[in-house]
Amino acid sequence: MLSEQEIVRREALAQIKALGIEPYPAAEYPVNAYAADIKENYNQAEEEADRNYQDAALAGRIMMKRIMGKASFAELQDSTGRIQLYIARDTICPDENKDLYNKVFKKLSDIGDFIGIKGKTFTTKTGEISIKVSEFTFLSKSLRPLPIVKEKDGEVYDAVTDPDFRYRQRYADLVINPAIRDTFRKRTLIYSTMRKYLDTKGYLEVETPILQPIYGGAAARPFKTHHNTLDMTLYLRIANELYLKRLIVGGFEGVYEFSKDFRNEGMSRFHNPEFTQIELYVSYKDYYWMMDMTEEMIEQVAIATNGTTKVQVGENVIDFKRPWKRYTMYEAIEHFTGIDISEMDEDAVRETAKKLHVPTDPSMGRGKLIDEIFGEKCEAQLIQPTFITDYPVEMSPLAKKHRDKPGLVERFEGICNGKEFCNAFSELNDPIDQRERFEAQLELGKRGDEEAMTLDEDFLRALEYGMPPTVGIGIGMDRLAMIMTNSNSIQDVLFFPQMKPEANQGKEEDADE
RNA sequence: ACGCCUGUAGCUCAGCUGGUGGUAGCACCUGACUUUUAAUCAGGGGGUCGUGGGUUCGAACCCCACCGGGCGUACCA
Repeated sequence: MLSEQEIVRREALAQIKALGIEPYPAAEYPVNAYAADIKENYNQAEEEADRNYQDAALAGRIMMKRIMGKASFAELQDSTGRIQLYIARDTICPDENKDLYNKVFKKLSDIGDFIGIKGKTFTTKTGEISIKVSEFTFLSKSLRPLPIVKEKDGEVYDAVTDPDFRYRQRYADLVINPAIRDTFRKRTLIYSTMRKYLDTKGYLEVETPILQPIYGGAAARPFKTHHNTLDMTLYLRIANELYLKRLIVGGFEGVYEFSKDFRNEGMSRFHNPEFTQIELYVSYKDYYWMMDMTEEMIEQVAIATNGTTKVQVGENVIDFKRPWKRYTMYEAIEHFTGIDISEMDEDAVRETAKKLHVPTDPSMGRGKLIDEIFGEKCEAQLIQPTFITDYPVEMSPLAKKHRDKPGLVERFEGICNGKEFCNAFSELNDPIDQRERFEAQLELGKRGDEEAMTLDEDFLRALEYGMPPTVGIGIGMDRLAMIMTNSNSIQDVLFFPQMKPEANQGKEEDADE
């Protein structure tokens, strides 16, 4: 069923065609100016001829019409912003035939239509820089009405806030809430800042398989698929760690990849089934070096996206200025609970967890219990960027044992705004130790841990050829983007977040036929 | 997955203790208007009150189930 407004627009389309006007022309429209540039640079002085925009040609959507008889105003929204158009009947229709104004503009053009206009820039008597239109061309007729958002003095009226609408119809959201484009521009700026930083250091951006016969590199449940020709099960990667390490074995000194990873787990405002990490591996370095590098790189990201190291996130101002705080995991737990668990055995840690009202279950080993205590009692309180170091070995089957703290690995996580956003370690490169760790994981799997890692023989073969000492890091790009853009939900930093299927999609499609 | 909140026109929202769905604003249609800017003025159309049951003389409102959405919790990045 078409709404009244949709029927009206289809009728307008038919009338446009009946007037011999092509509503979807093929030819290039020669744009020579943009709304934001004109507003910023317009200068009517004679000697500023290059900045007076007297032959401006713009293209964009009509976003507002104010019809006033023989002259009207409209707002044109292009990729840079909006500018007011002044459309006088006798200017666009110098001859006897006033159809272009009376019919085409006043009746047949709608909010949302793409048009091209040519005209002279001037300032109205109320001081608004506007274009006096001399030519008006349909570029694309819009058949579906956009919700209209109005604004005055910075206050927005009738803003479309329905998240369902915004996420499902992001294309419309971007049109009517153009401020969100900034969020996505910033997201891209985060990528380009990091890419520039890493390229300058000489590291190689690479691509590795998304379809993997054995998923590894993290603890998570995968999406499973099937390749017909090879008749084999393939998994969508949950991480790319093991492939990047193979490239370190192959002799690259530094490799990185912005990688879409896939985890078949719950969704929340911090989780989307597909998400992006950057993983970076550098040989001959250790996790101390990586902490320094991470601070420097993320500080640059903050400055690039916010102009300063200080970023407003919710109610907090987070300062990414180096150096960040560093706690070992034991120190962090002692700091927030007053209890030193570093010397405790598994039973004592379990008792401590119970005393702190941290939920436990019998399958948890000492490492998992410590991780739970940290997650419950410490993580949410770490607002400013902080490195937590030296994790229990049980939790980190790919990390190198600590050079002088038994039972721990050389690992750190970066925490910010109460959430982990990166995870790094001095990589385990002892192939015999690595095999034992994988075997321990297999044991955990037998005990019912669905996220236990599987044993990857090919990866072990690579390690046996020899991998240099290497440090690696994974940074959650979506989480980083949330922080840098002050977004409360991962859905706000993904153009097309995963959604449940639309309830009446089938019906709608039938109606469209 | 569980708990709490929520669903009224294309959008934003009123709707009292259950008594005929709102003269609501924007959008849309008709008309007026050559410097307006949330344009204004006069008129008009538009609804399966998320869906299906139940209670009741009577349900947008109360009850149940289902379907969307939000926020927490859990798993995790």
